[in-house]
Amino acid sequence: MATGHFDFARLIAVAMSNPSTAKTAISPRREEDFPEWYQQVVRAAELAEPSDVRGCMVIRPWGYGIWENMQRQLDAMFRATGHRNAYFPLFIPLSYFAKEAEHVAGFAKECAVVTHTRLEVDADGKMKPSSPLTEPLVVRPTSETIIGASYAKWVQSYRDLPILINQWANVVRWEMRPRLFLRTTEFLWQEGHTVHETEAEACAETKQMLDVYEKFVRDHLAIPVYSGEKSESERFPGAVQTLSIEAMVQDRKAIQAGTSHFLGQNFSRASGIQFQNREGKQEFGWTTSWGMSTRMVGTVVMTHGDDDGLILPPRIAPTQIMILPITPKEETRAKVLEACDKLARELRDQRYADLALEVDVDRRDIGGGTKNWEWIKKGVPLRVEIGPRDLESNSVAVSRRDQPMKRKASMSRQEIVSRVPEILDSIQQSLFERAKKFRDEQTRVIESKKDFYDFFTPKNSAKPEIHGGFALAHWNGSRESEQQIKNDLKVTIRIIPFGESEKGRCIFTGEPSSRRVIWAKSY
RNA sequence: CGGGCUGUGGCUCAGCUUGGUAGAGCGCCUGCCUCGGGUGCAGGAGGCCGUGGGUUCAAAUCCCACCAGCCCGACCA
Repeated sequence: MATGHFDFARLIAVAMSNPSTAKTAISPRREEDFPEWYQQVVRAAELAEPSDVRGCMVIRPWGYGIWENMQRQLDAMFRATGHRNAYFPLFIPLSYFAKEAEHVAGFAKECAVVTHTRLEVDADGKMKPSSPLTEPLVVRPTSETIIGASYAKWVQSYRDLPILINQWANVVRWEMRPRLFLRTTEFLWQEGHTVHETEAEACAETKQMLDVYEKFVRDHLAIPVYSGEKSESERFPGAVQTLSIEAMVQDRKAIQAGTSHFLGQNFSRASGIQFQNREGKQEFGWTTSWGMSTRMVGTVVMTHGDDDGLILPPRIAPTQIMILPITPKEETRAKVLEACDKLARELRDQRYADLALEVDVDRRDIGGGTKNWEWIKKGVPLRVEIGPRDLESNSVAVSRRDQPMKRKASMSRQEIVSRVPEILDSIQQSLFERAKKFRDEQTRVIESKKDFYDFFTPKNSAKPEIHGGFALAHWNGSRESEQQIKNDLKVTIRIIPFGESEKGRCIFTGEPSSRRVIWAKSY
C-alpha cells in the first residue's frame, strides 16, 4: 500500500511539471468568449448538435440522458404533489388558439401553422402540398387552449375539481436566433395545467409548483435561484400573474429556470371551463400552468462548466462513475478488465439518492489520455482508474470532476465502494456552493441610477467583456422607466422578490418604492 | 420582416482579382511506435467546388437568376 501511494505522488509530480497540461480542453476559455465556449462544450460533451432543419437540434444520448434524469426527478415531484400525466394533441385548431386575445397576440409571431395535407407532384416534378385544410392548425407553442377544450368537457361541478394534470411534450416556437438548448425552434418540456374551485387555491398551486421547481433545481441541478414575480411586461401572455425562478450563469446573465402562472379565469372564460359551485351557480374555473424545458440542460452547462468542459451534478449525470482500465501491456489487459468489471458490479449495488448508481467501464481500445479527456469534457462526476499496479496494491485512483484534473486520490477498492455515496454527495454539494458563491459575489445592492448604469455598461464597448450581474435596486413600478432601462442597457427586471418590503426611493424616478427588484441582462 | 457577408471532402478554410476541371489543417481508416495525461511516424479513403442558365476551345474562377446559411437590428422556455 505504501508503494502505491509513493507511485502516485511521483506520477502527479511529473504531470504537474509538464507545461502541456496547462492547456484547457475547451477553447476559447470562458472569459475569452463565453457564447463560443458554450457551443464548444455542448459539442465536445456530445450533448447535442445543430440539425439540417433550421433552428432545430439533435439531442444526443449523453444530453438526452441528462434530460431523462431531470424528467424522472421532476415527474416524481409532480406525482408527490398529486399531479398525473396525460397527453394532448400537437395541433391546435386556429379558432381555439385565437380564443384568448392576449395569448394569441403574445405567440402569433412565433407560430408554425399547418395549412395543407397531402403532397402531390406538380408539373415540374416537385412535391407540393395539395389540399388546403378548412381550418389551419397551429403547432402548439404551449397548450393552454387545446387542454382547455378538454377541461371544458370534464368540468361540470365543483366536485370535479381540482384537475391536476401534467404533460411531457415537444413544442414549437419559431424563434429568430436559435442556440442549442437555450433557444431552439422545437424543444422538449413539461407543462402542467390545473383547474381549481377558488382563486386562493389556484394561487396556492401556482406558488407550490414554483417551490417544486426551486427545490428541484437546488437539490438535483445544484443551482441556486432567486424566486419571485415577473413584472407586467415580462408576464406570460394571458396570465394574471407569472412567477419564476432565476439562475445566474457564469457570464453573469440571468436565465429563467422555471415559470408558474396564475391564469385567473382568463383561459377558462376563453375555453368555457365552467362549473356549478357550492351555491349552485355557474362559475368559471381558476386555472394555472407551469413549465420547465430542455433549456435547463443548457443552464447546467453554463452554471457548472469550466474550461475543460462540462461538469455534471451527480444526481443528473447519466453515468456517475466511469471506470477507466489502464492497459499498458497486453499480458495484464485481461486481468485489469476483469478487475474493472468486478468493481463496476460492486459499485452498482450501492444506492445513491434513491437510485442505483450508474457505473460504466470504458473498455474501448484507444489512447488512455484521449479516453480520460473525453470523460472530463463530458463531465462525469467520478473517474476511477485501475491499472496493473493497482491490482497488486488493491487500490484505485479516483478523480473528482469538481476538482483539478491532476488531483487523484488513491484509495483501496473497499474504500471507494463504501464511500461512493458520500463522495458524490460532496461533489453535488460543492457544485451548489461554488455556484452560490459566484452568484452572491456578482449580486450588488445599487442605490443610484449612475451606479446602475456603470454596473451594466461594458468597459470596452467594441469587445464587451463579461460584466454586470444581478442588481438589487428600488423601483416604483413605472413601466416607462423599465422600458427605458431595457432600451439603454438591455437590462430587465428578472423578478420582484416575494414578501420582504423595504421603504426607499426608485433610483430612476425618485418616487417612493416599497421594495427592491432584481435587474439583470438575461437569456 | 429590414441591412451586410458567405456557399469548395465529415469540420474549419485556401484557391477566384490575372479562366486551363482542386489543396491545407483537423477528423476518419490501416500499420508500426507509444500507452498511469489528449503522443509520434508512415501509408490511405473521401469532393461532378450550393442549384439552374449564360459567356468561352475551356468555368470553382467571369455574368445572370434562384436557393440556402451566417452576422447586425425588433421577440422568447
